Amino acid sequence: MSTAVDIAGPSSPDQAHSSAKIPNEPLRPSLKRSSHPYSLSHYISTPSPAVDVKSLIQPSPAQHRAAQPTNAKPRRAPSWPDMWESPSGLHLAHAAELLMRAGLLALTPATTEQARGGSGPEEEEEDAPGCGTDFQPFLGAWFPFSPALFPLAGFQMGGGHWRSAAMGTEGIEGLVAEGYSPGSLGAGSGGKRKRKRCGECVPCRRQTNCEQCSSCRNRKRGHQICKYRKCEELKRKPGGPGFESRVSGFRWR
DNA sequence: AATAACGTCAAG
DNA sequence: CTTGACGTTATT
Repeated sequence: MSTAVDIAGPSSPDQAHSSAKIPNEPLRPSLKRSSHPYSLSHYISTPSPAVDVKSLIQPSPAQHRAAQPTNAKPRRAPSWPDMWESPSGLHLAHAAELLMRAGLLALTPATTEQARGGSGPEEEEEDAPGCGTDFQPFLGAWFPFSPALFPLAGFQMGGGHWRSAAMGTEGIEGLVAEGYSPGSLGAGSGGKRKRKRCGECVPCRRQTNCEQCSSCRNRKRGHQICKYRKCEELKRKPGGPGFESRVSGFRWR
């Protein structure tokens, strides 16, 4: 299943350092013959009917347990004292747990088949035509990762460095490996430092350039990463406005 | 040095 | 507001 392939977490050696340098794999042939009818905005605006969002917002007691204790917080960089707590009151670990649930749902064959309208049993979906290919599961039908759902879930990716327990204990180590030294965080002196991709959001986890978006097509002049790979965190203004305005001011570009 | 990509700004 | 171009920074 393609979703498993593309969002296989940092456990995959390939992706462990993918944020440092994401391999620019050659475009899959089927991508090139793309003729998909949907634009990027389609995937963004299309709500996800396959997942009961309410169940994500109101998780079972078991999930509460999983996310509860403060001492369950993974270690993190000392420079972010309050990022781990969502302003909405939803524990970030809890939120991460919800996301993992969503991911599991996405990986369920039955759910997938259903959401895709039973377009066929082929395992080909990874090579399904179109720019959306391996991303559609996230923004489209069967993965509730549409940006529109973040406000619904009270989820804030601000700080962006949410981590799931399923990602292992190397949370902060991962960040360090990704270059999150205090200096590169821009917290200290300059403040004009480049921010780095979080490496954990769905776009960051995407390994392939779509080669079809304007950023891909215009890479030489545009100097921009593929739109589908643009880190959720970097889409935000650094130290920008609060959650509400973040949500309403969401830019997908 | 080459390459990738973030930040910013101007044009549409 | 969105998009593209360019300067700049970071990494290899």
